[in-house]
Amino acid sequence: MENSYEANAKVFKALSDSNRLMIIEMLQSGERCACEILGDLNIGQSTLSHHMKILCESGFVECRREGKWMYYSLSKEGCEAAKKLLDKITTVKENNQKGGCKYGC
Amino acid sequence: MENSYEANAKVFKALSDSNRLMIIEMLQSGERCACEILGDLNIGQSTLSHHMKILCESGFVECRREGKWMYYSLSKEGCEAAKKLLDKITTVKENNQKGGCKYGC
DNA sequence: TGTTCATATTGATATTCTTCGATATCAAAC
DNA sequence: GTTTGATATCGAAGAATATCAATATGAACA
Repeated sequence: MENSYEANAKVFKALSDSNRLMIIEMLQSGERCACEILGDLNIGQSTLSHHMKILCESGFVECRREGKWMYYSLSKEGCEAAKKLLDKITTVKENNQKGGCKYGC
Repeated sequence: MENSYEANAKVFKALSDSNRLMIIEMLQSGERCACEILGDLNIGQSTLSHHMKILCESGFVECRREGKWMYYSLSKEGCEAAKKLLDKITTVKENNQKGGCKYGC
């Protein structure tokens, strides 16, 4: 089974590729169909499909089929969840017992 | 030269490994020395050094040398910057001209 | 100065990821 | 039903990453 660290890592891994960041940026101005995204990026069709799958599975993006076309948009919930996650993992806890290192340093 | 997409991708790439997420979690409760982190993870010393380098270079972690020991802690500024970045790239823009796809779909 | 100990770097290997071309699926239109 | 067009999946190649063992560096201390 996958632990929570791996699951969280997967969320950020979705953002760790420049092509996927470009796709997300395109979606900031609204829903886009796959062919339009493909036209703006310098990648092949199967590569785009792969990236869209990662973005959808990580929750950042939602997809909708309309006939033979696929439309993609940013998921408000998914993006919020990622922000909450980032906030959670980077918050310094206050009751912070400096206890000293058990290895003596 | 590296474009901003690559630079941003690098930030999230730092969070895309479960060992690094575990390290960050340890640092949430305060500064830790390398040997202590090493004792809690199931990785070799050179591997830890590699991960710490990535965490420091991405801005999430600050380091401080004290004699032969290295101490690591979460960087408030670095974490804030990452949160701002995530917020920026996932915000849906309002003046959102749905214009229709130029490819006819 | 030489030894010891903690950490960093190097070089090698296994794994994972990105990308592509080819093919499969799926929906519309004929 | 067959064809056409859009997207998904498959299989392979190359690049990037995680990891380790070995070695180098750097700091304290004898």
